[in-house]
Amino acid sequence: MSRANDRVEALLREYAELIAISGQDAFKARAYEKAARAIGGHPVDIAQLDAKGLMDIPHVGRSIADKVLEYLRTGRIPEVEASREAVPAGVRELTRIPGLGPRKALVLHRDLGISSVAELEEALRGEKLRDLKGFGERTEESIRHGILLLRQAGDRILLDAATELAEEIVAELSRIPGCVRCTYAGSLRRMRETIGDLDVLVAADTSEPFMAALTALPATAEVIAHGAKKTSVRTASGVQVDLRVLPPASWGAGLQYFTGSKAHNIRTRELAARHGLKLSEYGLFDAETGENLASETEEDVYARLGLPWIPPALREDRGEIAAALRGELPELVTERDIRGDLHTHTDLTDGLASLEDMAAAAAARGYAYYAVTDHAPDLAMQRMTKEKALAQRDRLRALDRTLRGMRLLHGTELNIGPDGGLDWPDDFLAGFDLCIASVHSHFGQTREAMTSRIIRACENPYVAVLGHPTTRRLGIRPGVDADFDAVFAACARTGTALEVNSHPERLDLCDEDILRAKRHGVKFAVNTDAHATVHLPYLRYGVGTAQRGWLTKEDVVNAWPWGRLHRFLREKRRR
DNA sequence: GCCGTTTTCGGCCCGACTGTTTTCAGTCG
Repeated sequence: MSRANDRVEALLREYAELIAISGQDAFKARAYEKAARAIGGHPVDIAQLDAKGLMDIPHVGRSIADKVLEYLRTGRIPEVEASREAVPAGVRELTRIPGLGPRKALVLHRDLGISSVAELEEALRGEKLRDLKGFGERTEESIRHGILLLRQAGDRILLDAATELAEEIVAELSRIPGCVRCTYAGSLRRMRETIGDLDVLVAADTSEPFMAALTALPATAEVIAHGAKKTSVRTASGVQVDLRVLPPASWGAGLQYFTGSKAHNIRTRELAARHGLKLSEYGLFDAETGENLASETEEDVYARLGLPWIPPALREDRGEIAAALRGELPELVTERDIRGDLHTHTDLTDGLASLEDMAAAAAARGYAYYAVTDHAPDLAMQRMTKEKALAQRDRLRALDRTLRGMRLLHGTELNIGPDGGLDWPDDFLAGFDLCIASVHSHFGQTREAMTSRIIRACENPYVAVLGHPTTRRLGIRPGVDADFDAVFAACARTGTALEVNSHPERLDLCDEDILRAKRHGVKFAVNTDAHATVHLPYLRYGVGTAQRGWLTKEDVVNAWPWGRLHRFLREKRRR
């Protein structure tokens, strides 16, 4: 199962929402939110902690510690369950709609009896909302738009949740006697940014124990189909998991087939057909004789088609087969290639861990360098000042002298204002080792204004990286409207790296934007934007996204040795 | 509900934006 910290975080967040929707003290709701975030980001497994240990976590007091202990003992928190009784699940779902918060959801439920998105749509059609106090025609319109956004997110889940679930299932099935091989395939193996359902493969001579195990998993809520070759279940969180059990001799062909994508498989089968071969999940066969020519490993299958093994992240029919035939597949950047993280936060602003703890966690990952980039004053809620930044720099330099093998960099994440202005004047920016600049507000500007705003920030000689360039958040809001070809060209011209933000909710730039940007000759920085030590491993999702954008370590500045990265940073300041 | 202390209750990251209101409430980051 996932970390107890994550499960408790989800429960406390739900409780906070329920408190807010039922119209109780807003500060109480905030207290639960803060505790949820702190527990989710806490580096120690809370299952190991007693009451005192729990209360040492910031924002966790007696009351919440008791609820956590109750959860660890019984798997339940009675208060949360009681609140669920009082608020229909559909009402909570209403707050998923961007622009619709707990107060409006409460009014909708109390005055119109609305308790699902479907009922809300019905009321919208009848123009019933505009008569409610605090609502109007514009509100109706914004809710309609919000529902549209929610629908676009669909039923897909984020990469981190999918990865955790898949790894749990694979670990479980791998323990069963007779398991020759087990892994996940499908869009998760290709590291798509969101996942519709999970495909798990097992190589074994008998399938029944694996099928039975899947249906018996604690996460399984419903069995959709249960057969000898394939079993499908749905988890409590609504994710469909398909399990296929193959004879060990078909492993490679099966893995190739179930990894997809569909478009890639069509290409490979066409290629097979041109050679008088037939490719299926059981193997690559001679079309005439039916002789099995390759099936045990993916390498065998691709080789018999005259191709090198193609990394899953490239299997999207974006020219990878033609490139493979020419022997020009890119040597993709890997997680091991990344020498440092250039975008991270501490508890000086909105991070959860101290400078010392973040640096220690980074050093434990074997990084050669690591930048701390807390927010700057224009994000007013963070209350940053020059004095605080300078004090942090002193602490960081002192800490740096005690570290062996990892260089600490003092950076900042600047806010790109509506006109492209930044938080601090150039002479102060010059004191940082590196500056990231990102858009955090005013998302609704015109395309022209947004484009020139971002470009102006990139033209600042001290801005080394454009952070989460489109500012999208998956399932929450789309990216801003800007002429990104113009932005990418400006980045190439000014020597500004584009971030590939690894947070599973962002993955920004996305694969297709990376491909576009690369054609402009831009460099990239794959960063985590970590706000807690447990976020540093998000890097794998950013690297997966970079791979889907065909990036090599040549393209990624934080895959370079420090000397080269340092020259890159210096070069920009000299332009 | 948590926190800090001015040790026992008052404040809780702050500001912008939007829409509905006519001085404010809700939402967002």
